[in-house]
Amino acid sequence: MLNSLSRDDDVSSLHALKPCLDAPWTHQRSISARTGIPLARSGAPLTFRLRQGCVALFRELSDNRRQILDVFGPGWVVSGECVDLGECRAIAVCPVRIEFIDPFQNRKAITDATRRMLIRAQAHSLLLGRKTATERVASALLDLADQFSRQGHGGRGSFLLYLSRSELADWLGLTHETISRCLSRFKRDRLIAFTQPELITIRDRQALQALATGAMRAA
Amino acid sequence: MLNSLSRDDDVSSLHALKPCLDAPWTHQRSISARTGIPLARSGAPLTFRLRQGCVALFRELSDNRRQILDVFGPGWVVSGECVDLGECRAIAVCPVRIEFIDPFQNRKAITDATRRMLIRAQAHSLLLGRKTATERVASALLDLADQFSRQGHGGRGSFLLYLSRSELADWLGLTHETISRCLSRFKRDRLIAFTQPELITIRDRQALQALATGAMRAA
DNA sequence: CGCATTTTTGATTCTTATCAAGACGAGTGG
DNA sequence: CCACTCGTCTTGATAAGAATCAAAAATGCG
Repeated sequence: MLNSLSRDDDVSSLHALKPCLDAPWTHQRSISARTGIPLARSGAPLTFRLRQGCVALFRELSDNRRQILDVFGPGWVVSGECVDLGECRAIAVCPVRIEFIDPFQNRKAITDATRRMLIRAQAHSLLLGRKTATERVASALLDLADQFSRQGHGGRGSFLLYLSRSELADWLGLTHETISRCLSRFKRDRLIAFTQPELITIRDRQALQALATGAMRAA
Repeated sequence: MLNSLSRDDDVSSLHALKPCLDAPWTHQRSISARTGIPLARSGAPLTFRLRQGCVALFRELSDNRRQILDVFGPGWVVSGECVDLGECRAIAVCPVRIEFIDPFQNRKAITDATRRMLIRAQAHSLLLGRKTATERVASALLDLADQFSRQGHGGRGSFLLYLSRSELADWLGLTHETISRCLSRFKRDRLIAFTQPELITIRDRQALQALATGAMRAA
């Protein structure tokens, strides 16, 4: 399970070029869309900071059922220390820039990220266990808008939905058809707008928020 | 941010009796079944170690939908630091003994518990998002058996299912009727046995494991 | 013992998955 | 430039799985 032959990671080659410097970690890597990102090397967990783009963590079942555990935008620290390395993988959802960091010099960043990931995972459990399809999609849109709209894609309230319908489905525990139907309904009801499928504009954040929290139910 | 006026917690009263000792944290509390356990006091997160019994963390939606996020047995460290204090609550599932601990003297225990909770939450997301009812119940039985069977309830392979059918349902994203039907089928198929509803015996761990991992599907 | 709650089981409904087919867009090669 | 292909997205028809509704049976408690 050791190194060598791993052409999918240029850390080692760069390290070889600059042997034993005290900052072998601070360099960036570009990774193309739909490519895996290593969470460990030789069994040791790796940690990276996401500089640009969008990364998804996921697990799979023996057949082709897949669950995306979380979706990260720029700034997140993602570590193999806080996943089940045997079961969990990371993938670039679009072209990304990441920077592997030294886990020993970044303890606090890692524990902070772990805590935030746990709180997000708990909110997501509520979504997966108890929300309807409509509520799930509304929640996801708000989450992604928060993470990705400040990067100025297409103007105020709009954001690039890096995830495909299928990836959204794997995140929300639904099918891509259900995702598509929900988005179409939101568009018809003027809660959102889109002409291209992956550039979404939030038109009624309040209504989406009400849906997302389950407030639109009889109770 | 300390003590006073909180009558729902006898830490303060004991603290008052033994003022300013250097170990105000190391005493145990008993909490009766179906009672809430505070995760914060005056806005500051609390941390406790579970000595005996079973504790559940949960979140709720505006109507009466509830999602149990995780279920803990003896030994777990549960901290308000790693939940959304505004949304998340803890409850004793049976009579429990807990010990509030000093977060500053137990950093490592808390970060370790946080990491373990995150990994469990990720596995649970896979369960909630992608597993069938049967697979979910099989997974839960194995999880609970691991946490609670070593305490010698009823002999080898048996364990006390502290959770009611409804609580199991709220953990697994199902209804109590579905839980009951799954358990009945498992009993009929000799995967488990029970005469009282809450004392379960695992009769075919292998088969349950195969179900739990989704291996029994066509693929 | 009687009462309240939980559990079990059955009948029916509903939401979402599955299956199917067309629309659309991006890229390719003639 | 256009025909062609491939993948994603959309929409519709149908099916399946779990929820809901309902009512016993079992259990626990005062």
